[in-house]
Amino acid sequence: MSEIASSNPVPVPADFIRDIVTTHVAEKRYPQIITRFPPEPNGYLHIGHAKSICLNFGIAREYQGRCNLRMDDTNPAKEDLEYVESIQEDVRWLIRGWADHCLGLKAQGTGPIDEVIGGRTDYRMEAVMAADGVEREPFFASDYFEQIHRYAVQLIRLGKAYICDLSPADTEHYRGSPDRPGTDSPFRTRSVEENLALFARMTAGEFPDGARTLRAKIDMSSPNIWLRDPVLYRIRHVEHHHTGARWCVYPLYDFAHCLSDYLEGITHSICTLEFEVHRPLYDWILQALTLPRPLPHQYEFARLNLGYTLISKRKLMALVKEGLVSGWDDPRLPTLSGMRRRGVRPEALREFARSIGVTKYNALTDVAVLEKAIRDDLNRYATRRLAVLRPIKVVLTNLGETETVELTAVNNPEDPASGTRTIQLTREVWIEQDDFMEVAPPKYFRLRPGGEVRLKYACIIRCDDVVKDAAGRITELHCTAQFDTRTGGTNAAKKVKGTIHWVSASLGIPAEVRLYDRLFTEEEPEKDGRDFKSVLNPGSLSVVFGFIEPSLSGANLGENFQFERLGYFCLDSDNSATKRVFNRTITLKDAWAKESVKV
RNA sequence: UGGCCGAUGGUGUAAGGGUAGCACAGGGGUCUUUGAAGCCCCUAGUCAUGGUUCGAAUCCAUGUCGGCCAGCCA
Repeated sequence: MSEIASSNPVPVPADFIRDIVTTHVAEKRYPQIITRFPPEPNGYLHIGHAKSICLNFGIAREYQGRCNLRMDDTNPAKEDLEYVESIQEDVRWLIRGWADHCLGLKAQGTGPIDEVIGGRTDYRMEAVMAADGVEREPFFASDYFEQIHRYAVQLIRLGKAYICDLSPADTEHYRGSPDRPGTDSPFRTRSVEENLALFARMTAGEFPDGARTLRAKIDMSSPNIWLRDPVLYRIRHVEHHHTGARWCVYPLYDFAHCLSDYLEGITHSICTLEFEVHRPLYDWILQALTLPRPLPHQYEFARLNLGYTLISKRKLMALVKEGLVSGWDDPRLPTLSGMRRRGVRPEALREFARSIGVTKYNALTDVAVLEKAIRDDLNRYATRRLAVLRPIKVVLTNLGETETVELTAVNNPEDPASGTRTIQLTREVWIEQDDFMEVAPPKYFRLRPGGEVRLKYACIIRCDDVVKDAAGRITELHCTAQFDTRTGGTNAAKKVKGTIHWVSASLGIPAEVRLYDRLFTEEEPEKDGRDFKSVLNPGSLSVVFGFIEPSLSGANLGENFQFERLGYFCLDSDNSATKRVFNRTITLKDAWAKESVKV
């Protein structure tokens, strides 16, 4: 099956970042291209992260480089082990069969090693690839706390950082505003010795949370706020999920990130646009330390915005915490775990990422692009099966109660190698309620009183009688089967306008099927500052009980099916031996739905 | 009213001085034992105004519009 996917030549993407990397490769600027994907373990990964993962791992694989998976875990108050685990699972899932060989991890439990360069002790974090056969784990920024702390001491010695006693509120006041310069902290001129002593006491836990900070000494009047003596270290008497109680001072993102990149030998540190204004600080820190090895550089691209979708860990967290969805892996969520549960394959997500490109323009991507990628992937890959979601009974009056007709059905017309299976036609079958209309419009190709339609893989039937109950509701349709129109039959070539799917009423298996629609009724849920909770789609989940063909009793978690004429489906994790539960990944395109609304 | 970044069909994205191309969406047709898929065709665009140039989407200037930045979050 994977041969199908790989037999289609995948165009190598080009974008402004890859252009830069291509130039650097041509210049032989680096021995190897090393990128990184550095999520903070404070939530689950979503489709926005998928764009970043595809970019970073994509570059790594295109240039025979490596992409380090790193937990950017410098804020213990918000982070959790649950997230570091889900992140690993999601990343591995997304790059599976594509960039596994580029996944940079480190040997279990290791940290940076000392390295003396030019008489000066520096530090380096080594990656270990899968081929090396050792137990591995992701990188953790928190594994570098010791080294980062030493770099902070160096900065103090250089007179480029100081301990500030300003309260958080005062720090804010002194910072000024975008159009008004800040004011120097009264603690800015402390001696190196005093700063060193104070930093040591901070680190030793002598001061309460928020009492003091370590700040870079840059320029309080800089038009760039992030150069106005940014805070580098803060006091937090909190246990860390990875380092335990070892520290009570934690570096901030700006200080930890550039140094983590440096320690790992990252060549291209790719992040989203909102960090653009941080880049001068990123460069300042690395340059201030006059580090002996090549410095990483930061490049920024626009984060993903998707129609009818909320992409923000914080807001997804709100949906989860408030019980508006069933969990981080609710199939309606754009989380990787949610989409995986829904039946989206990593191939589709990768194709989506490729097709939207990488730019610095803050775009709103049409959700149809995602849907197209999912359908294209599943069309090629998914096994075809028959299922009826909203059943109505058809009695084939010319077939005996115990008679069955054996038929051959194609498993996937897009993939001849997938072969065929045998299905049984019986006297009573289920068809879709939508596939019969008592009073049908002219362009309706399906079953109507006196009309003919083909039962997929079987034969043409004619509707002779519509049977109703006392209340006038249709209970069943009496039809005659034209067996000579079967495949290979004497009248097989007979044409009718419509072909519909069906499931044997006596052999079919009942199943619960969960149908998903977009979570929001508005393309931009938060447009004009509106609360996204006010535009939740009440119909985003509907549950139906239908019948599936017998072979589906052998379905496994992780397999994708096309229920013919309906859409793509997969087993849900709620499935059990006694209760079949399927998710609809996405519908098939429905030309009739468009046609039928035309007057 | 500070700084940084951006602007190409409805939506995205190419073209980086030389014919504005591709995808999605939309429309039409064809095929069809999935009203799917496939195949064919169509619709539709360089934010504005100046300037440089034989020639500008591309370079320059100004303007307009949009995004980001004032966490001891990332």
